[in-house]
Amino acid sequence: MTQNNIRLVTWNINSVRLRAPLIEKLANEHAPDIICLQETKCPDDLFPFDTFHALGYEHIHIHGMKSYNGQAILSKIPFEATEIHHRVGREDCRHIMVKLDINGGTDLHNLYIPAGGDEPDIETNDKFKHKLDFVEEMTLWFKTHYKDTDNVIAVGDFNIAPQEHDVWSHKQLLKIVSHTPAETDRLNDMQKSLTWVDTTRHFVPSDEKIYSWWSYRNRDWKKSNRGRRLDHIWVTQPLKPHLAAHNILSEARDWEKPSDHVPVILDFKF
DNA sequence: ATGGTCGGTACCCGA
Repeated sequence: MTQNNIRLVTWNINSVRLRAPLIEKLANEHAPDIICLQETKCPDDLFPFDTFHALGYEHIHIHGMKSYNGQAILSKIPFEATEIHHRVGREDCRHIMVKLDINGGTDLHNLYIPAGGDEPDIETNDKFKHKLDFVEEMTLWFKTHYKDTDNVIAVGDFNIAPQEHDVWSHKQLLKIVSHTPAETDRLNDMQKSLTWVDTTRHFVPSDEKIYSWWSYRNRDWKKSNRGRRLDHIWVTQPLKPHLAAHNILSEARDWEKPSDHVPVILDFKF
């Protein structure tokens, strides 16, 4: 199957069952072809397949668990194959992949990198070590499984805001988990693993602030605007000429019972 | 400098 235009979305949904109506709203208003979700917090046998089948997402690949993490890829485009990956020795539902018949064959990876806890210290905080180990393993894994000439997409909640203007205050967040040099250095190394294109920054200049997440712990997220860009869509070089448009749907932060993350949308033209 | 709010689940954990 050859597609002319493909609209891809990544969204940390923070409970797929609670927010199925918001995914329906996204589908109705923006008509994405593929939706990659993180933090579904839903065991596979309780996943609301019917809701998404009814919206035209006939092809669904999931890997969920009780209470934590969990991933889904909802698609109008069939999968050639699906995979579930276990990273850094854990089976905690943070990495799935589908193969698509796009541009001669494209692998789409959905990632949920660990948040890393509060203390940016691997000696005292196992969650932070887990996060750094996860990124290092992904870097090596991409290097060893692909060539720069392969069509690969990596999306998800990376839980790292790599650039100065990916956070509301670079200076104030340098010691805050998500923006520490230990994390951003490693994410930059991961970006070099396949000469990945950070597609948001392909469309938005590096000196312009842009976010995809605003904490629940702010009285007024829009007024304080203390956001971070934690959600990413990366593509390898062969897909770069096909990048057509980009949108971070910040309005979704004001939808009824919102996630703290908003959808990141990328359009391809083939 | 501190505490602030969510969701899932089970009276707390992770974000």
